[in-house]
Amino acid sequence: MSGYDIKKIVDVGLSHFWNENYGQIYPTLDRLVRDGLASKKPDRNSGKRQRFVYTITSAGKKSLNDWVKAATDAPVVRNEVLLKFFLCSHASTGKCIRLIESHQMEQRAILSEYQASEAILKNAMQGGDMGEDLQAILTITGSTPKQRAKQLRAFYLTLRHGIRAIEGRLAWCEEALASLECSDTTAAE
Amino acid sequence: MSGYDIKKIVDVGLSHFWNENYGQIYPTLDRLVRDGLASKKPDRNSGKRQRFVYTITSAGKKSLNDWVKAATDAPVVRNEVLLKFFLCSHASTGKCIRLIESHQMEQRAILSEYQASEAILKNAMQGGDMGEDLQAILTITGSTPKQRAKQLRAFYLTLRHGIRAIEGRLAWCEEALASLECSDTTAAE
DNA sequence: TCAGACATGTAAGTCGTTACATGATTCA
DNA sequence: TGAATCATGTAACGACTTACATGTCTGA
Repeated sequence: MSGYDIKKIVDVGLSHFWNENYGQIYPTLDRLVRDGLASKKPDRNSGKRQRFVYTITSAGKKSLNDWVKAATDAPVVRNEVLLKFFLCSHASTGKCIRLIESHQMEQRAILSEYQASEAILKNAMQGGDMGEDLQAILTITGSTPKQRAKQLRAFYLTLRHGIRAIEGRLAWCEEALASLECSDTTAAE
Repeated sequence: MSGYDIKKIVDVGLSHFWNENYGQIYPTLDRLVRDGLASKKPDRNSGKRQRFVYTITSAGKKSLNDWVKAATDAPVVRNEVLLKFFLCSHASTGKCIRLIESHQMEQRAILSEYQASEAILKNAMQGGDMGEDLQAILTITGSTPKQRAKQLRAFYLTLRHGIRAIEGRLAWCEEALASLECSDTTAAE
């Protein structure tokens, strides 16, 4: 596919666990071609602006396979909300509570969005109508019905991961608020 | 406290949600001093190598407070395991299953560690004995018993956040494995 | 005709990690 | 005496973001 296609798929379908920008994508695709892991072909489709379609080579497939099999190094966790919470805790309990409540509201909003996407995906998996965005990215990738079914499940399961993560955060908010509220709340500002 | 102290607290107490390295810490402390948000004082304690103790200024407190109150921008999520999973899904179901099982084992191992820390913290919060590491970092910071209790709770609650996150991931592993195993597993390699 | 999607790319700058360099003290 | 801990810092590199630059086609 093209660099533009990659960006679109990531933005529309994988945004809950990945992101990319053109400043990374195009130089990386160039590098892959230089290293013989992908090939670049011009593809002038129906009078549109010239685009370049990249195809994985057999060396690229091997490399991809090696990467998948290799151990995944532990992600660098940096949770700014928790850092704020930690740095607040020595001071005012009230500040901590407000911090968590605000975080809770944000997480609830994101959960709603994810649940809406989940409903669309569930429907699509049962052969129902899918939204325009989903339709568009499925058109870019898999062609056979079986491949499409696999892709839909992959989108669905990664989304479920995002939902589980948010549910965990919301459960923590409840727990933390309960713990903070049963301590002295007299500390001012 | 000193740059070294900061590193120690982050490594020992906040490693489940934050990390810092000296390459960031020392230049940042310098910048804070230049900006008038902290002051630097030499502190030669008991013949040890010269160390520098940094103290927050009133301008620094204001700045810190502003930062805490400001909206926290959504963290950039990049989950390599999910990316591998997604890129595998179009190919072999077996590969996906192995990927998740390996992830599951790692998460279980981390959960055990966190639960061990949780037990120590719970014990310490009830006035019991705390480990050497915890003792050491509590010595660096809070002095009054009330402040220590607050700090212990902060360590405990942020750890609970980490535990909730891992539990969520493990629940997802179960769910994903169930979904993958009930599909055709005949796909080779 | 004008906004918005399609499409590719570069440049500058920030952020973060790793490795290096240095040197004192303590304890086995 | 030699490893571990205490302690501070720099340099080089790599990853990532943001803003910019350019231009086409489509549909309201």
